[in-house]
Amino acid sequence: MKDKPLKDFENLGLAPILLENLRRLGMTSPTPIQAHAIPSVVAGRDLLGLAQTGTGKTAAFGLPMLTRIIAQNRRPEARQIRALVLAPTRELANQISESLNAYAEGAPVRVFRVVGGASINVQAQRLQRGVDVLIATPGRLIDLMDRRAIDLSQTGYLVLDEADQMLDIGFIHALRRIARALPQEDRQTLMFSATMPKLMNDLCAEYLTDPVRVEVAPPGRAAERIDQGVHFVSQGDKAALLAEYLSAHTDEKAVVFGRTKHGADKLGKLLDRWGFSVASIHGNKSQGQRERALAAFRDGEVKVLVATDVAARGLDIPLVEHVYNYDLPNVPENYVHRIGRTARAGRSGRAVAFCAPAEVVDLRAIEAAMKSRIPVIGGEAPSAEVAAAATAALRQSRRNAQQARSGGGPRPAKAATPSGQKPAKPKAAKPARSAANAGNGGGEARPSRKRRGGAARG
DNA sequence: AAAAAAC
Repeated sequence: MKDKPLKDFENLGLAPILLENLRRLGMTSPTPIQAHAIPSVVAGRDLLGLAQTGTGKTAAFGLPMLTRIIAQNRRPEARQIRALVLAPTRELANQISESLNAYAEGAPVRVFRVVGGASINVQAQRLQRGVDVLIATPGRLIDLMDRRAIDLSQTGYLVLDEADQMLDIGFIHALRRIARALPQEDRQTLMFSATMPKLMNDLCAEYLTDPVRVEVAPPGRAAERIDQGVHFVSQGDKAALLAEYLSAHTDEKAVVFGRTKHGADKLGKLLDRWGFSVASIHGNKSQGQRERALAAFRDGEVKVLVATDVAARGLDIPLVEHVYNYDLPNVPENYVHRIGRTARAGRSGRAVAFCAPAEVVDLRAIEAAMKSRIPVIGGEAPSAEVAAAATAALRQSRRNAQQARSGGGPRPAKAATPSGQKPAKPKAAKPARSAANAGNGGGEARPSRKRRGGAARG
């Protein structure tokens, strides 16, 4: 079977109504992961799918699962659901829900999605009537379980998308609780992951029974169609450098990744002031803002999307030409996920990483994880001494910030200062705040083309 | 150390 990939969906054992819908959607031939996964899942096997996003994962689990549910033809009772799909972000859950709804149109299957940021009562009411396929983010699902709005005891299918992200602390506890509420015996479990860290083996052993393993591309390797490069630059010169890159391709779409919510927000506002067509998305924005930003970017209304790692995984946005790693990710695997936002559906793309001296250590970790070097396309790598000093300085400043936060609460009365005012410094040598260093206040000018030189060399 | 996911 593996030597002879199937040319169309006809002989994979899918329900006729799904085949009709696939024709209508213009999906003619299965992708490799679909061709290999669908027959096994239709046959009831557990599955471990190792695949990058954009390889057709959603249809690979969705079509055979819907086929089995249609064939069983059993209505769920109140609050019961028959299949559960878990995703790590709300946007990913939305995307999966839209795809499954399209595949299942006209079929006697009810697909529903529950995520945070929307009324829980409306969702609970809908669950009261029973649901066939539920797509959920872990936080909201736990909330619904606590309210006894959902009954997972008859749920025969569990799908974990982006399972490697479910290993994160905070997710893993939720996942364990959810998995305990499902049947342990008569359950088919499907797991998908782009990377295979060691802990994933434990998760597989815990939840999969004699799984079929389908691997469509070496995990952890960046897609070959992505033209990658790294540009060494001082932290302070990053914004101006980004503006130069963006100005060279103003009619093309770009995703810019930052490390923190605050940083991404600030950068989005700065680019907006500089006249770029930009939207930003991160976890501190309301769900409405997140969805509007994504929609505007998807439609091409805005050309630049500034994001945190909330958008690193799985999101399928057509025609993204550029990915900028404005800050390098601190989880090396996320580099591969981030650059995977470009070069989708057979197209090519370009990924530029900005690397400040303090990030050289992150860069090397990424290269080690990918087992390949990223070509240098600009700037000059700082010496080992400069990089080490910058890394140490950054760690120290983060420790200080951490201390300031934890010490910011109620403090002993001793040495109290008027609120909002800093205690006087021992050496009052700091010059008065001048217009030149007054920060990113208001009428900041677009940076000149000529960058300030040599800041990275220390 | 940060982001995500719940109010």
